[in-house]
This record gives sequence, structure tokens and C-alpha cells, in this order.
Amino acid sequence: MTTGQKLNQIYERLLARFGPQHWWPGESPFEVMVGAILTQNTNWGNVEKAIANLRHADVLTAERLHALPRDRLAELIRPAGYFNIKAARLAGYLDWLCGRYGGDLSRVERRGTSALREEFLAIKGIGPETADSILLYAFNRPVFVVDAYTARVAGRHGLIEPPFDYPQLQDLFQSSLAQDAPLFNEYHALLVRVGKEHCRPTPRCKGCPLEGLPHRV
DNA sequence: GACCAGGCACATC
DNA sequence: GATGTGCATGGT
Repeated sequence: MTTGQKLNQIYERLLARFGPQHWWPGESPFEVMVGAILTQNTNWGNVEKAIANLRHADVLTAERLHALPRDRLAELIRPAGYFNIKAARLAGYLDWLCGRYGGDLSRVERRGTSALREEFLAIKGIGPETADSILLYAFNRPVFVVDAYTARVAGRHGLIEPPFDYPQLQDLFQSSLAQDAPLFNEYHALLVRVGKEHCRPTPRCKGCPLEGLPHRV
């Protein structure tokens, strides 16, 4: 079986079990970008609390968030954890968005995918996963998002030989699947789902939709 | 009371 | 280039 066939088989099993995940759970591209920074190494439920705080404070626009004092911003996003670090990262992102694009995401939208990725990676606090999450979930670009769950599932099921890094894992998916943003969107969300419920640091393989597929000890 | 969560930058070797 | 560490809240 080719890698592409294996990846499609896994996708079909996950989708059959869990159904569409309706990612990203954000209301606008701007919210997706803010959420992508806030969710770094953090449970999404905590991020929702932080975003709710921003919404209730009526500062969920580029201009208002950019104008907010750093300590006030940190206070509002406190539930998301690492709040001082993340306040600085959001500020850096907003400096870029407001400084280079006047806070206008429709202008950002016009940029090509690889140029945009480079711009994101140049912002302190935006690494590969956050950049790719924004490209896929805010801008619908066919970029596969790699995260800890992706690495765990791919490693355990022998899709890739360790040691492997982010670009290698991303290339595995991008070169073996159709270059399709809705597919990448759903696939990543499904990997997160199976990672939360079964493919955990200490595995819970009983009842896993991937049970019976090749697996490492 | 551990363990875990949709990373990243920086220090040190 | 590889490895280690700080950052922090909140749910299980």
C-alpha cells in the first residue's frame, strides 16, 4: 500500500467515526489568527475564555487590540495561560498587521501562500504550526498543519520513520494527498480528535477507529 | 496531586 | 546542530 493510500484509509476511518469537525471554531479570519496564537501549547477551552473576555471588552478588532495597553491585554487573555508571553506575541502580530497592512486582512489575503508564510514566520512568536494554522484555517490555503497529535499518530502508526521533524512530516501529507484545503482542514481536525480521545501520551487504543492498523509497540 | 493541553524563543553545550 | 528550559492557566 502506498503512503497516499494509507493516509486516505486513516482519513476515511476517522471521518466515518467522528464526522466533520467544523474547524476552525472562530468567527472571522481575525479571530482565527488571534486564537492560533493563544492556543499555543494550550487547551482550546482556555482559549475560548480568553477570546470571550476580548469580545466582552469589545476589543476584538485589529485597531482596538493594537491600541490596548500591554498589561490590560495580558489581563484579558489570562485564562489562556502564558499570558505575558502571549500578550507580547499578539502585540508583535498586531504591529505587523496594522503597520504593514493598515489592519486590513483583505489586503493580506491578496498575498501568495509562500510569501505570506515567510511573513508570518518573521513575526516573533509565530512558528511553523501557528503560521500554517493561519494559512489553512484563516486563509483557506492548502497547507497541512503539523502538531503534536499529527506527530504522535504518524509515529505510532509507522507512517514515518523517526527521528523526523516538522517539514518532513508536513511533506509526507502534502505530497501524498490531494492539494485540497477542505481536505487538509478536516484531516488535521480529525487527527486532533483521535489524539485527544485515543492516541494520547499514554495511549487508549481500545475502541480507537485506527485499531487494527499497523502500530508500533 | 500529577498529568495534560491545537508552541515558541532563547540559553547552553 | 542538538538538547534543555521558561512560560501559566484550568480541566481531568
